[in-house]
Amino acid sequence: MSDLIRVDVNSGVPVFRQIVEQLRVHIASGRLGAGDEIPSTRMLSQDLGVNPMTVSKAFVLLEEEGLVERRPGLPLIVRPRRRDAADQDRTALLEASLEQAVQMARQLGISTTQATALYRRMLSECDDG
Amino acid sequence: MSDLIRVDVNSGVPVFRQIVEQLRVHIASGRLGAGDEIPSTRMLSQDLGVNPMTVSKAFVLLEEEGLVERRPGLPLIVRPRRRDAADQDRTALLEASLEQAVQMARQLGISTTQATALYRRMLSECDDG
DNA sequence: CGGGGTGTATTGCTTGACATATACACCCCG
DNA sequence: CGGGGTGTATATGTCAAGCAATACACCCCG
Repeated sequence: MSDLIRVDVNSGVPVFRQIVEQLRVHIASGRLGAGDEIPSTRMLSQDLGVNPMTVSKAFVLLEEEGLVERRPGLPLIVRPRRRDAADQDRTALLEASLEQAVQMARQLGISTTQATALYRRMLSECDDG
Repeated sequence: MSDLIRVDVNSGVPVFRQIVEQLRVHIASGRLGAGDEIPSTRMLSQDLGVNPMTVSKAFVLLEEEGLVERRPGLPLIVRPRRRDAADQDRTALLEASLEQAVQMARQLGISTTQATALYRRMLSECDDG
């Protein structure tokens, strides 16, 4: 339905961690805004074909990060976030994602110019498709 | 010694996979050239503090990729590689490394310009440090 | 207050990937 | 041919992930 989350059981990455990471991105991007309700554990577990407890485990981690609010008996909601903090989150996420690409370019001896050009090209191509 | 490989047992990524990935990069970058002998399983396992079989498993995978040659009773050697193929490998490795950063920028709604600028800055800063 | 919704603690169990320990086959070289 | 090097097949151990079932606490709403 919501198509909010997709998990790959065979990716080697634990499912609960995939859920955490994807929700984290959705919150940072604004697709999930303050006060929005997150689909229930039973809903998600059915959609994804995993155990409800697996989803719950992801929720606990998100709450420890301060991104969502757990209220007994009620669905999880996204916590409000200051504009500047949200911007920092977005940058931090992209930075983390680029970190390994930086080291890779260095180890391969690829110049900053070439690496940057490749990244820009990939971003552009992604627009079309 | 060789400082060719470093593994982090607590990274969550399987050790044998870390070895494969790092050797793959070293071969693509030219740090390991055609005919070069790869440190023995016992050497590497001692350096890294892991089991020889863990190293061996990495070797098998590299052989399946066609990057090294296994010879019974003899050390592994790097297989010769055509120049253009090597160049393709380097680009492919960097592309694979950038792939997730592309999707991340898209999902976060960060523009191509901004994302590219961030990558360039990170690459530059890496030069100093 | 009762029914149906929410999230979760608990327990036990299965599974599979990962790492390990042991033993073996092979090669080179003196 | 024998010792010390190579890689590795086989079996064993181990641990986190996931599944399942149960039970609980809470909330909303009629």
